[in-house]
Order: sequence, then structure tokens, then C-alpha cells
Amino acid sequence: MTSNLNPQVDDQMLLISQLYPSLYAQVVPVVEGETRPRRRRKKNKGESTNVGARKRKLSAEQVSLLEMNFGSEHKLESERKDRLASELGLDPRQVAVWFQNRRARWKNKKLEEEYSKLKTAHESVVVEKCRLETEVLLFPSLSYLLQLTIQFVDSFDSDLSFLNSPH
Amino acid sequence: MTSNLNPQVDDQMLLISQLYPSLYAQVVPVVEGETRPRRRRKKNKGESTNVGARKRKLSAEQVSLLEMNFGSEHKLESERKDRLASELGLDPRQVAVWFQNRRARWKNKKLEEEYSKLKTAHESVVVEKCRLETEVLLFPSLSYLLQLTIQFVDSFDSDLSFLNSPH
DNA sequence: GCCTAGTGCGTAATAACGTGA
DNA sequence: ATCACGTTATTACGCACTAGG
Repeated sequence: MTSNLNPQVDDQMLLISQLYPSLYAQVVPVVEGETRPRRRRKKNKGESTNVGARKRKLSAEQVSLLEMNFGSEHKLESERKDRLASELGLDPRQVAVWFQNRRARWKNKKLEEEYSKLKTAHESVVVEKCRLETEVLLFPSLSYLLQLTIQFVDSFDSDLSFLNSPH
Repeated sequence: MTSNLNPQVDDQMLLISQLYPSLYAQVVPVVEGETRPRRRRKKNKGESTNVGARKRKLSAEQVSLLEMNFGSEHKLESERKDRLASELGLDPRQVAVWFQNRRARWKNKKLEEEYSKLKTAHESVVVEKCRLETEVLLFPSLSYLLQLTIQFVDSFDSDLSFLNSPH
């Protein structure tokens, strides 16, 4: 059932290592068994974490500028991307990725708020509908009351018929 | 030999270009700076992005087994995690991460379904409400008719008041 | 003109990481 | 430690445009 050890790495790295063995060797020197290097174990509070590489996490400054740009326009033309990248000291690629991810986030957020908006709208409409239903329930009785009244008028009219008759 | 017909080569080059942009960048010099109404052009595989090279893609087999396990239970006890990890040839950490991400995905998917369900429900209720509203529109005229009738009866009654008065 | 390979950018999915409870 | 949640990065498509037959 097993026997496939990390094919996701093996396949790609195999090809690469065949084409560029030297590069492969210098970039991925250690595979150590069947697990890839995973530095990280303890809670390094406020630490740059990770000795190897990985400088994740953009600074608050960078993020705020990105957010401002995102706010004015969700799409990103090459020109703006490059400008932002140089302003932020980031790879244009990173800027593009940030925007892509930001759009995805925005979409999810949008969906969530659309959901709650729709939910409240739905609930109020349901209440309205119930009100109307009870109102409509009164319709037949009102109709019946009208009928009774008309009958009453008719009977009254016939009772007074003597007024006109030469009795 | 397009990227569609031979994705391996394409993907491989993509990966290589991302891992070793320097290798890739020389091929295409950046040409001319000028703004055309259309944005299209620009050849430059940027620098850096050296961080975060190791990546993945689990095999279909691994994913299907993970999915089966997720289907039976969204939570993952240590025991099951370790068993799965050894069956799949993965780091237990990877299995844990996979489950965490899977739960997040599931949540989003759930939200989406709930949204569309709510949406159809909402629409049908709106239709119902409109139907009731037009129905209720008849209510005031009926009510008015009743009122008129009652007034008529009253006036008729007062006209006949002499019958009872000791006039 | 009409392919066809190459390239840039977009989206969707997803892996892995970081933080805080 | 695990989990939820947010974030960064990558994989793998798809589409539009372009240059060279």
C-alpha cells in the first residue's frame, strides 16, 4: 500500500536532477530519508524563525501599501506591479502572488458577507410572508361578514316593504 | 509539443524557472519601455524568490486515501495520523497539515453550498410573498365595500328612526 | 491569411508556514 | 500538542497575444 515515497518531490526532482545534476545537488543537498527538512519545532516568539531560508511574512508597512493599492484597484497591471515591487523592495512575482491571494481572500470575504446579508433579507421576507398569510386568512371571514350584512339589509328592506304597499 | 500536450516539460521548465530564475532570465532581455493601450509583453523572470522552494503535490493515490479518511472523520487523532503517515510514506506533520487545510476547504465549500441553498429558498419565498401581496391588494376594496354597506345600513336605520320615536 | 510554439497573466486549488487560543 | 485561521508560495490550468514559418 505504501512504496510511494514522496512522489510529489521525487518526480520533479528526478527530472531536474537528470537535467541539472549540479544544480540539484547544490540546492537540495539533503533529503534525509523520506522526509524533507522541516525546521521548526519550538515557539520562537518574535523570532525570524528558520535558519535556512524562508523569509515569509511581509512587514506591516508593505502590507498597508499593498492594501491601499488593492483598495483602489483589484487588478494589477505589469507597470503598477513593477513599481510596487521596487517601492516595497519585493520581487514583482511576490507582488503578483500577493494580489492573487488577496483577490481570493476578498472573494471569500465577499461570499461571507453576501451570505449574512442574504440571510437577514431572507428572514425578514419570511416574516413578511407570514404576516401576509395571516392577513389573507382574514379574507374569507371578512367576505362572510360582508355577505351577512348584505343579507341583513335585504331582510330589513323586505320587512319595510309595507311602507310602500297600499296595505 | 505545446504546454498542453506535454505538461511535464512545461511544468518542469516552470519549476526550474522558479527555482533557478537566473538560468532562465538570460534568455529574454527586457526590451523597450513604452506604454501601449494593451499590456502585453515584458519578459523578465525576476530575481530571488529563492525562499520556499520545497513543495509538493501529493499523488492521487495519497489524496484519495486521505479523502477517505477525512470522509469518515474530520478530526485526526495522533494514532490515526501516524498510521496514515506510514501508509502513505509521508511525514506525520504533512498528514496533520493536510487535515487542517482540508477542514478549512470543507468549511468554505460548505459556506458556498449553504449560500446557494439559501438563495433558492429566498427566491421562492419572495415569489410567494409577491403572490400574497397581490392577493391582499383585494382586501382593502372588500373592506371598503363592507364599510359602505354598514354606512348604508346606519343611514337607513336613522331614516326609520321615526318609527320608534314618539314624534 | 493560418498554424504553432512561446510567453505573460489570471484563477483555482492546495501545500506549508505562523500565530494565538 | 492540536486546532482554527490567516498568510505566503506553488502547481496546474486557461486565455489572449505575438512572432516565425
